[in-house]
Amino acid sequence: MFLEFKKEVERVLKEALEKASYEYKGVDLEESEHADLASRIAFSLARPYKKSPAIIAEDIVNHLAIPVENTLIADAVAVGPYINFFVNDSFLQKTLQAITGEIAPPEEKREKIILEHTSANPDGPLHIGHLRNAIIGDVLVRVLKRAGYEVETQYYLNDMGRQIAVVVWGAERLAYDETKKADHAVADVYIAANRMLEENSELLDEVGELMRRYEAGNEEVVQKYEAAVQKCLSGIQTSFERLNIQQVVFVWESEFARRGAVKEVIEELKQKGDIKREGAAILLQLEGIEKALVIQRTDGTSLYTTRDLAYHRWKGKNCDRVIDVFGKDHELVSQQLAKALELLGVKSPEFVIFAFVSLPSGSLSTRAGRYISADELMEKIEEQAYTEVDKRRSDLDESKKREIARKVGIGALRYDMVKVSPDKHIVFDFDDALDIEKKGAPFIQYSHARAYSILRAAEEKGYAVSEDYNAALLKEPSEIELIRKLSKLGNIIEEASANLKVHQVAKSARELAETFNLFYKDCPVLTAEAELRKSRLALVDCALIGLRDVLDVLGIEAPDEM
RNA sequence: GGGCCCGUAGCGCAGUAUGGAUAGCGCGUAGGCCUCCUAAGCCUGAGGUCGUGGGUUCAAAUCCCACCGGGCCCGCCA
Repeated sequence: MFLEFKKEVERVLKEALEKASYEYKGVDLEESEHADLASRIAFSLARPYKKSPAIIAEDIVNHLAIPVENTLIADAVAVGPYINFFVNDSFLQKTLQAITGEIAPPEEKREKIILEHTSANPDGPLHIGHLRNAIIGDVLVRVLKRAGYEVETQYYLNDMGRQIAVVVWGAERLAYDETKKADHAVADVYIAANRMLEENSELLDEVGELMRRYEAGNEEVVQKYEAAVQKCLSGIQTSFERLNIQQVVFVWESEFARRGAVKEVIEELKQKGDIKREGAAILLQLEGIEKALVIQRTDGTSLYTTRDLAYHRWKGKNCDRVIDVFGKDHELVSQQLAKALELLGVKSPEFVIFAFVSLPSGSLSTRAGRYISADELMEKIEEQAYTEVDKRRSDLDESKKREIARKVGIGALRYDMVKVSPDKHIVFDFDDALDIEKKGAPFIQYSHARAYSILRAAEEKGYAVSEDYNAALLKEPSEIELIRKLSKLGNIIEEASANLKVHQVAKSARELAETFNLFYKDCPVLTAEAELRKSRLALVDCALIGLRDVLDVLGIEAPDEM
């Protein structure tokens, strides 16, 4: 509803500006603590018209014609240089009526987007760095879908790199520990194999031999590669499910190699690009990037970046927008990718780059075994959540407590990852991550549980939520504030999808919960007089829907009690 | 050395795209609130040279320049 209000304010303001004969560029509207919407336009008119901003603001307000009926605006006043607009009762009423299910049901279909996230190498379990990628990506997918886009989520599976050769080589000497989760068993072998190779460098030839046989299409080797990748992948999928990551399509890198797409890309770049040769190696000089990009090795084999190029060319041809969620370490690669795609005449991706997650002891490395796995973290955080639930709700049975602990634990983890701007480098501290009592997600989930409990109690007393209520009775500041916040949910999705900034959604979710808590404290529902009770019940119902929905955008489950 | 990013209260952050109303929030800290729908809540304090120095502007955390501190990256790894 807020968007409609904003549009009307814009229209009315423009009419007034014309009537008062001001020439203007924009109407300069902002959300404000002093009003529902405020305009700063008087500042920019002050210089050309040689009058003080306050006088201009006053003048504009005098020319304002707020419609008498069928309007969302209650009033507009000049406060110094600012013009403050306020919503009316019908705005509040319409906001509540409009909340029936999901945020801003997308009326028109927008473009198709292929969004890539995580794409971790299948040489071990997801670690906390991948977690940041996966969760930012997943929330972005949810936001874009709500904004009306058709989104396909892809995970690019690097199934032909050197690290898979090392896993295959290692698996021939060391057995997988079948008692372990598959991806962890793969990591054990990978780490042990790397150690053996470090200690005994002549063994490296054997890995090289494996790689040559793979490239040559040796069936036995190809099959071993696939088996290793598949094994690891099954473990990663399990982690995704536990994390509540929405469905992703795994795209196998080797597909593109087999289809000949990589060769096509090299040929095309040779024709269109600024090519340098060093022996059999082929280098591509890209405009504005100092370092040339190697697109073919001296031994004639392809590189990751070239294969990635083939993949991106395919993506670009199969959708309207390509979005990649990449780590900061891939920033240069992403620029090269974009330039090379430009050469190929394919649309370039939009990048969401997030800064690194490191441990107090330094950077993460799967190869060195220096990482904290997503599974370990989920395990511990759910356990921590369980002790918190148990502390408060010893009345609940075991399975219920476990269920709440799972929702709270995973929720806290997801919120933690998404609440910070992707630009910020994170030093992961285990104790801090586990300190979920005061964390964002449980706070929001708790508000939801409180709303639910009011409705549950109301039902027991025979007070049904009905459409038949008088919104005009909701006059308490905390009631109005809650409705205002609810009215902005659609706007929040719209902005987050336009900016590809998911941490703003996390912040808004928290603010909505905060506002609900104030209402909860100030406005008794069940003991209120009958008509007011009906209105408040309707408001609680709307808040419940809003809270659940905004949590869902964050991929966080909403417990009915906690 | 070069490119990109970060620097805001003891700690962790929002605000910077589009400069404007007393710079917000969480944790921690000092204190207060459960005869009343769940206290994982609410309220009141203390705590700030917005890294430093210049510049632009009526107005700078926000824009420009330089510097300091930290991170990531810099041709045949992925």
